[in-house]
Amino acid sequence: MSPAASPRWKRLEPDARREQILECATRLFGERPYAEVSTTDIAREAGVARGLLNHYFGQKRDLYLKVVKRMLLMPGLEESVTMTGTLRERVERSVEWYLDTVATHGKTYVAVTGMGGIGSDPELERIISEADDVAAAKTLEFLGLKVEVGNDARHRAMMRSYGGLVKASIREWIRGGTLSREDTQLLLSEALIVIVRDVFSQLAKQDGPARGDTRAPKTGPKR
Amino acid sequence: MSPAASPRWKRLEPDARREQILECATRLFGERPYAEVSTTDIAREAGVARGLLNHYFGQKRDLYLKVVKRMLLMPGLEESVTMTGTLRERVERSVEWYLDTVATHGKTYVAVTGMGGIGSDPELERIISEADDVAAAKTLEFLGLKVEVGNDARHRAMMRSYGGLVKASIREWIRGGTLSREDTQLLLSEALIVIVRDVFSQLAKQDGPARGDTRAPKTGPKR
DNA sequence: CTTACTGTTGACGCTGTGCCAACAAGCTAC
DNA sequence: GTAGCTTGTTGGCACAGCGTCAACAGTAAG
Repeated sequence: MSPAASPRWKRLEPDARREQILECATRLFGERPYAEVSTTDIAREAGVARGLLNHYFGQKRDLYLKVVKRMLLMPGLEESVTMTGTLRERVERSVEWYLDTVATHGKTYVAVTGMGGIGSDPELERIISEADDVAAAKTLEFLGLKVEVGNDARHRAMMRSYGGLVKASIREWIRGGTLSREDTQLLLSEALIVIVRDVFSQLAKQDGPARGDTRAPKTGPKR
Repeated sequence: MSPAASPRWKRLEPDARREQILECATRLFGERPYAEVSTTDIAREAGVARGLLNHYFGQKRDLYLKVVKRMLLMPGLEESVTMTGTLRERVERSVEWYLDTVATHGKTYVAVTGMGGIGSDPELERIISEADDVAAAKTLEFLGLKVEVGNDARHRAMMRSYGGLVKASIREWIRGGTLSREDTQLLLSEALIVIVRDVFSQLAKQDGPARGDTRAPKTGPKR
């Protein structure tokens, strides 16, 4: 018969294989916590040898970071939302848009943003923080609050903090259903308004006095 | 000389030993992420055989959960804070108190509350969620907002969401120092005020209309 | 068909964890 | 003091998961 009856495995372009593995990994990491997903599981799911994961992604942790990175790349805020009207209107529109995009990602978004999965990993935090930062900057820009460059760093820090409220309330909404979508939207809108309207202005006012000894404590009592 | 020259190890009461191990584990888990802390490390730190950890706490995960539980048991809010004065005064006092207690715990608190450490573990989430719930209920009670029992569930859900803002801003303060303590206090106070004053009232108003089809989406597109 | 390139495999070694039988610290009875 | 007993503690075994790497095989070019 034919000499090469049937190849035991198929040879793919690196990009295609990488993509396929990434897809399987994304699905599994969405279903179970990080530690519960073994590289063997991912390899089996992709119909591939375990060693290939290391070949393409290095460590298991790196693969996970790739998954998170991709998950946090959300469609841009700038398009599809008009930035006209009062502050309240703009705020409500942007919150609404954000909830829409999150709704499409569903539980996977919650699983990734929530307890991350890998633990308090510096690299992972950097990625998430970076994504939060981008979201914060975009929100500020969208709301037309990018003028006072002097306070920009603190403004963004506060917007990242606001991101914590966003994630937590979304978790209440998606997971337990303890908040309806309207509740979530109301909460997020009001909070965002008060931040950009009241907090930012008070920030500018208090900017004069010394801020030297208001730093964070070191690390708490040693024992 | 004395027949029993020097015992190679000391025999402790189970509670004492448990306490000692828990203390060492708490310190280590505060310094490094969960996966980076081996049970061997903890055992060495406590000057104890590794097997003893399993004897007292079962799995490594269980030990970690114990650590988290203890970390989240903070001194009661009720004492040491008087609940008189205007809403703003009460809010500012409670926020201040909370920041004080967190400051003593420092980085360990952040490490534990932040990305948990273990990954999206159901048990861990239950613990954290429970602690958040207690904090939320206490805050509501302290602010004298425990009257409308009809909305109590939603109020608490919103207070848990507020907890997300609290943690995120505290992280900005403790970790990067991107927010000063004053900034954090300002942000948290204003947000809390607007929630209990404005959001809750709007919640009561919208309570009439049907809220049936405002549930969370299922789980997003399958692939 | 032959050859070379490289995507892919499978096995090896290492680390970390859970388990458990043996050991010994220290109290009690004599 | 010493023999005996209780039980806190140890150390080694077995196993699972991960990273590495040399060898293998599909596949396109000559």
